[in-house]
Amino acid sequence: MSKKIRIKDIAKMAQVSEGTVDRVIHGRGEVAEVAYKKVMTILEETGYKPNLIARTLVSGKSRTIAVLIPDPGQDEYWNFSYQGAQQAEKEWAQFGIHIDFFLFDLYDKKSFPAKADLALRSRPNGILLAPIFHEESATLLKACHESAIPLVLFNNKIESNASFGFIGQDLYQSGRVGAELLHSQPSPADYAILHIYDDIHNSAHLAEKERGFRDYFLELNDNRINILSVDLNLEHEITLVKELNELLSNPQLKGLLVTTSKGASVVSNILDKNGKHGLKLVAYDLLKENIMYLKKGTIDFIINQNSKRQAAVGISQLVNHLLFKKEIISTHLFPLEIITSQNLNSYLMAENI
Amino acid sequence: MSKKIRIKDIAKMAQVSEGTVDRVIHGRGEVAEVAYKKVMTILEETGYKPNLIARTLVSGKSRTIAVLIPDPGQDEYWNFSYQGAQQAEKEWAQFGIHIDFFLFDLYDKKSFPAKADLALRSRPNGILLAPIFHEESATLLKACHESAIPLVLFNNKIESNASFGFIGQDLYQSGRVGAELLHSQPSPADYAILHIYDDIHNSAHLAEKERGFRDYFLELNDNRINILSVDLNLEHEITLVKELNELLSNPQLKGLLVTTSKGASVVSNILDKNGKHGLKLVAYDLLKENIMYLKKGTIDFIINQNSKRQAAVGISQLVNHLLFKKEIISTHLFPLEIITSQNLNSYLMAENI
DNA sequence: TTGAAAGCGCTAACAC
DNA sequence: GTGTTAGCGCTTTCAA
Repeated sequence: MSKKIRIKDIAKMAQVSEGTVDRVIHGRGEVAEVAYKKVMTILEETGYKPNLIARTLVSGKSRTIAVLIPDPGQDEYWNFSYQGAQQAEKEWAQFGIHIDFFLFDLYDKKSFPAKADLALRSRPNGILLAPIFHEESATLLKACHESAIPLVLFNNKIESNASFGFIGQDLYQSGRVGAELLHSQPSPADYAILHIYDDIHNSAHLAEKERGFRDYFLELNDNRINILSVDLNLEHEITLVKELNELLSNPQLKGLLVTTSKGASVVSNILDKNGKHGLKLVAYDLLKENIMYLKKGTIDFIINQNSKRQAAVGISQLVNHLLFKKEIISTHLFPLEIITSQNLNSYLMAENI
Repeated sequence: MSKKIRIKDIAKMAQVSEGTVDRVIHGRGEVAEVAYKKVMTILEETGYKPNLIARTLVSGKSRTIAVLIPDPGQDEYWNFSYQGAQQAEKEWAQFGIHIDFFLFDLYDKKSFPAKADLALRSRPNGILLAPIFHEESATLLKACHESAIPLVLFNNKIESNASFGFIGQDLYQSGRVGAELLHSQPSPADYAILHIYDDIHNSAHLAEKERGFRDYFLELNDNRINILSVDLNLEHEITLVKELNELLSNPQLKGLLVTTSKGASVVSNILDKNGKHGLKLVAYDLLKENIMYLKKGTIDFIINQNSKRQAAVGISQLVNHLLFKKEIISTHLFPLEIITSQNLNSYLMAENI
């Protein structure tokens, strides 16, 4: 077995110095035509692969990644992302990776540009962004593109001609999964999709889920199945409860998909008091309350978006790019994890490894 | 911000040489009490973290991991493990990691010791083992223990006082998940657990699943629920089909868990011809046929053991141990993934990243 | 246009 | 016991 060939070996074979080989490899000119060709040929013949460890060591400055996400203190869901990024930082600290967090206000679009600006000014080697504010994020994307700062988005995608990596889930398909999980009862039946939000910026996000949800049932071609869609605002508690009670008192209602992670607990709370009567409930994400209601049986299934791992994978992608020159995968779709009371623990345990 | 402290810095602070610091860090003795304490204190005070890049570079010999699994050509399931290991090898190749495969005959216990011996003789730096032959594997465990070769088992666990890492799933809980997924219909109802094997060595494996399956229903405390358990041998096709037809003709049968990955297609085939009549079917693993029947709707849920990732994670653990001195996690339980026709694709895509 | 040489941070062999 | 030093493979500077 031939062992790994080094620059030194190439140099010897081409009868030039290591310096010349290096210049050829990096195409930074200053090399005579003949020498260039000779080295090039040998490089290809031998299939030379640089030792990335050595390469990284020599250019061993520490690299910084800026993470732009909502304040984790404001929201349990975003706290997962925060944890994921922190976990990744720990993992990569040994490789000289450092993370700077730029936390913006989830409920205040205007807080974003300032933070984005700060992040840019810190001249990071890479950026991980949760682009929940579309227009505001677009500006940042452009800036990254111009400064050639590698960028990874996660959780939601936004349209842009700038290049970046994306990590998230197929929301349309996610809606279909929700529909499928509910569709256990014989028709006639009503199925509802419920958007309970406390902000409005992710309406596109929710619309995608709804599209999947509707399509699934449409394709069944069963006109005794009826789809309801309800939008409610978490902050208007009185109308919220009233409308929910009305919805839930429909005896035909056999299944309910709550598209926002926070919304499910409100519904569960009511069902818990008034009884479920065979209604199936599907929620999103492993928030504490959702877990509680899943264990209790009020929630039947949870679709897990795993924002913790999304963030961690985002960091890993950036690091692998910065350190090891690996390409950033343009779209990395996460599996649509289905959580039940019986496999819940296996997920909770696996998350902490 | 203080930049990273190096061994050199520590040495200066402790007024000793770099060599001494290194000796302290690696606890390989030959250091005076006073010097040891002094260095130790500074190490802790400064929170020194070695530069793994440099460490990896210097000990840059290639390391070999021996992978002992059944011949991937014999079995689709084991082919996943093979792929997982290969994928991991690619990922770690840059770090000088090499994998040697030692493939044994899945249907011939006696093929194992010879392969195990070969593996040992190759003096690998670590071993990844699928210990499907219990007694035969025990011998290998002992040998590894004596030669201090790091060892990771995956897929099944075996009892031994040798130390090793284990990667797999909680089979008991897996049986419970299967039960839960079937338990959608009102009682009275029969639920069956079906073991269709073509070899006998993993009976303990299957018994665990059955225990979970039974416990789930027992805890419901519903005496109108009846549990059936059937063992069948894939090779006796005539009795197999006869017994299956008998089982499936039971009108009370509402759910069926097939515990072996290969078994489900036989059942699906029959159901496909004769009709399902509301029977729910849960299978294991993303074999081609299982995927087909899942898409068709014959199989309702698949519990995924993800042996591809199990193998990949096993390799990663060994590499992290060899290269970065990370401890091998003694038990790494994988999530019990639930696959349906709607989230199937998201899993298939995620696997190939 | 090229070669020689000095490191990056860490390890291990060797000399004192 | 302890210090010194020669690398690991690659990059980059500097002199030729």
